[in-house]
Amino acid sequence: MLSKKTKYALHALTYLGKHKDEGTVLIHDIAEEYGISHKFLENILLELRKAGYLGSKKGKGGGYYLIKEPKDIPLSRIIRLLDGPIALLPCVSLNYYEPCSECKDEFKCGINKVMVQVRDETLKILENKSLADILSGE
Amino acid sequence: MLSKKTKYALHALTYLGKHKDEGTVLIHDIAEEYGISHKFLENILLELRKAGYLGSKKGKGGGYYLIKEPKDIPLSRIIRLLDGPIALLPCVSLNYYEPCSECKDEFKCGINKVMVQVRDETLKILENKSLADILSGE
DNA sequence: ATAAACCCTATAAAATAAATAGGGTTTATA
DNA sequence: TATAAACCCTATTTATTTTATAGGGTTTAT
Repeated sequence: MLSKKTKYALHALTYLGKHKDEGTVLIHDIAEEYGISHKFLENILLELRKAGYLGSKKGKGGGYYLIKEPKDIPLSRIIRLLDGPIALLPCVSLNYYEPCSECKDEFKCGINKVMVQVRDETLKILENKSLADILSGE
Repeated sequence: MLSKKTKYALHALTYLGKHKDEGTVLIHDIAEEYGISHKFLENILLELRKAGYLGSKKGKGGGYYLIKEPKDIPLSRIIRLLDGPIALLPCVSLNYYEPCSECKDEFKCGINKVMVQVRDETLKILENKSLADILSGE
């Protein structure tokens, strides 16, 4: 399951996508719309901005706005950013690899081999779904 | 990511699959093979037995053994048993459904719609990989 | 009888996720 | 130029979940 952080990030991106022609959007408005803690959401938006998905304007009249096209924001990226690995085991993660301590030889491990396949097929799904798909369903 | 519980369950099932013609297998032997705590593994094997994947024999000379064909043990079942939902959000889980508190109308939620698709495609992958696939990779 | 081995429930420890706190900086505007 | 609005940043606390341990109970071959 996704963490609440990632779920809230998706909600925020959706909201920003729906209001992309209205200039900046306040954290406050997003937080209120979904009943999310203002401060918790603030941290999430900060991460999304640092990762290059959002822009922000400081000071009075400021706020956040999308700086990428919804079609260029795949689920896989958002999940990795906020939740970490998509792979089911550390030993098959492309971005967060770690060996499994109980495994003598990764290349002789049947679990490893199957999980590589699962990872590749799962990734295909998550790379092909983007914020644009979410927006077109609203 | 899978919990260690699920990962250990897969190791145990793999071990039992490899030794299926040798009668019962001791918890101790599996725990030693993978460096897993005996007691932690015991709980896992207990769950697998209660769920109908393993049989056990009590008393001296007892142990565990597979009572299903490896091809009839899909990853999806093991993951659901030990880790819970496969869906990425509670609102799209088939077996562990819960509404999202922040969502006014699930049927108008673009995230929900996309996640239903992700769930179905992911499930297809995990239902089509079984212990047999793991064993053939060892 | 005895020791080996699984059975079962409860609890503790560790790790992670979720939320909160509190002040800092920037900027439009009166 | 004072003010208030709004984002910026780091640290800490709280809650939840995961991982591991504890301790005895029951069954069974020898």
